[in-house]
Amino acid sequence: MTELKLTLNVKAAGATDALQAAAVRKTAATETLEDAWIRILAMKNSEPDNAKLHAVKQAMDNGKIGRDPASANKRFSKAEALRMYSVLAEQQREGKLAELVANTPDNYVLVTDETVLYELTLLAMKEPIIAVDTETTGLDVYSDVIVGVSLTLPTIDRHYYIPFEPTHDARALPIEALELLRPLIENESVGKVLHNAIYDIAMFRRHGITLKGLAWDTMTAMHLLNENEPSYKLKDLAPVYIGSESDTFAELFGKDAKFAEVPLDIALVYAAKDTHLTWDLYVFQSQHLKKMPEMYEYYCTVEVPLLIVIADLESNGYVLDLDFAKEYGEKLRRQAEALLSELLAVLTPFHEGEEQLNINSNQQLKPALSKAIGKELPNLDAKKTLKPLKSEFEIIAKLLEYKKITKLSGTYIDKLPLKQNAVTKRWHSRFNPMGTVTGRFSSGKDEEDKSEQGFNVQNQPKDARKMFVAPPGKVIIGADFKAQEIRCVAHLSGEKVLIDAFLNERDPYASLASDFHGKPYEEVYKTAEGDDTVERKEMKVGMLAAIYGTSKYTLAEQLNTTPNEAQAFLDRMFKTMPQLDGWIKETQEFAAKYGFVWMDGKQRKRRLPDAKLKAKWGDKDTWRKISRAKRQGPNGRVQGSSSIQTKVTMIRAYEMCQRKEGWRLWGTVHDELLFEAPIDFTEQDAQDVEDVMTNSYKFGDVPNGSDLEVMTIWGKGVPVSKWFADKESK
DNA sequence: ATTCTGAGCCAC
DNA sequence: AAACGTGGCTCAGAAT
Repeated sequence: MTELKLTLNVKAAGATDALQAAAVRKTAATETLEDAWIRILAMKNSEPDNAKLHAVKQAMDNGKIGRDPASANKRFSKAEALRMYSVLAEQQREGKLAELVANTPDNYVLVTDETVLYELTLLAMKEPIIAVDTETTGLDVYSDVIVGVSLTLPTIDRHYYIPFEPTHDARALPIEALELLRPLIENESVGKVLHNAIYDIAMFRRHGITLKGLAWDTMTAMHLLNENEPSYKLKDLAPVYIGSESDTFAELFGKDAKFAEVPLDIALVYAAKDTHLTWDLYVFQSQHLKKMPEMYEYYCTVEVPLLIVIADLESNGYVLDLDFAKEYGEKLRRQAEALLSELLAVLTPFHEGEEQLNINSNQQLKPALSKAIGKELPNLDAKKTLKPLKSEFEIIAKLLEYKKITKLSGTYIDKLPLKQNAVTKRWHSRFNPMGTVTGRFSSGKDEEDKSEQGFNVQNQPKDARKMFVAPPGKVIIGADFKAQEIRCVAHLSGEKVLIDAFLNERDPYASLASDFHGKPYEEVYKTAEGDDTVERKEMKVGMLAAIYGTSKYTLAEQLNTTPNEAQAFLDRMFKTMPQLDGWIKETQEFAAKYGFVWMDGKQRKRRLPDAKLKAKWGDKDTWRKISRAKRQGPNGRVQGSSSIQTKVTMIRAYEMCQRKEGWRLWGTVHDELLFEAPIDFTEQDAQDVEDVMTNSYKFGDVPNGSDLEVMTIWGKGVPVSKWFADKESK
């Protein structure tokens, strides 16, 4: 498969120019079908389009499908080929469905009788571990409902599908019969294996059933086994890892089909196969993961229980102050309008073209602005290009202000209010624990349904956070890990200078800057006015550069100096931290040798195959890949190990919330956990939060630190000490 | 109308 | 041997 694709791509790349010229010369009458195919396949086609085009070509070659006579006199186009794919897919779909039903395995069982279902649950409860899946009316876990449940009972090798009432078939059981499954789903001692468990947990929750005994999620486990996998859909993984091909729901039933409308004989084969595949994938995955005992242990004790925590966090959701959002949004709109008319007044004379200048189009703005200031701009990057020109040209200052405002209202203030859930009246985001290659959470989109865009909680700007408020009678408590990544790298590298700073409870940047400049600690920590000193700032930038693998050129820009000076600074900085320096080099050498790096305690891997590449002289492309992989090595270890700390701490925090009345986990933003707590929480409660933050996961001997903030509006907090002091004085 | 991509920018 | 690691969302523009 891969080889075929490569050959075609190579051919396409080399032949493109000649082909384009040929295509222009040729008329519709002279281009043969074969030539048309070469031309179409040489286009920049998306991966799905490419697959469709090849399917059509093959079907045409085999005489299974032909051109519509109505368009036979026109030049054969990609559009026509794709239209033919729809016809082909429809032809094949009917054949496939008939074949599926005819070949229903004997051990796939449709359950349409309550007594049989009851007996099935008794049988299932004898199993130590089963596979579970739900079919639903749609993908919104707050408004859609279950239409069927699949179960795989491995010891007897049977796979069941139980359709419920929304299903358009009289044989489906009444939805009340879902209750018969409760004792099984809620039974802690029957392990459950699912693919994308968060989804099914939420669906069962819709029906008041709490899934217990979660043992494995084949989707998240796959991320741990290979974070570079192109797709984590069950139907994409199965052929690769368990050699079992099957069609996706859309392929079989069409894009907009509803599972409730699928005939039961087909639904059985499709749904029972889901848990069957899930089970087989689980067997494969657990065998492989067990070969790496630390990873296996990490998966079972952190990533699996974390799914329950996330499902609960997501379902809790957020409360937004809509009045504030409306008022603030209008204020921003007025400001943007005023700025826009000023910008247009200046820039329109420099704009070429019939239409009115669109300020939001960089393609139009760049030439107009360049002419207006009499300087050719390379791009419109706010930080690198525009900001340095801000004081020289008023128009640029106004443009920056305009961009900032329209970004804020266009992405956050105006958009978020539209995403309220109609059923719960709250705002629910998604937290994907395997959303990043390092192990951090991603937030916003659904991994299995990327078309449906949610909202990202983790990149809300400070001004947008003001929309998020604590529910009535509650406060939001934010607890961060103080200098999490620096403590992490201190532990991983064993860097004495850093570890000592933390043991002495000193600010690491100030401590480093003090050594570096030979000045007293207090002098470089804070200025008389309480601001950060230049020495501390510089050291902070330098340390982050070390972790991120920043080049001397970028660092020079950040420190407002020359690349040589920046390099000299880094050299001197590393000289004061020899263990850190050595650790970075060792990590890069390890990556180059093995093609991966370990997170803390071998609990997780970051696979960097490019680090093993060898670049010949002048091969810049390969060199760039190697350089990138080299930067990713140390950074991945730090970011990934830090995320392990955050995840372990989240589980302990969740357990703490379970013990406290009215407490829930509200969110997480990488190095920070947020709680929802009763407004009359006690100092002991605050102490418990701090204990959870600092004691749940240790980076060796490096102590953890945490700052707590109390707020009713996200981002507008007071330190917990001040909260209680204010309370006292009232 | 729908889908995709790149530039740009928000967070840590 | 030039460009900072991990994400997600919006907009414009292009392609179909």
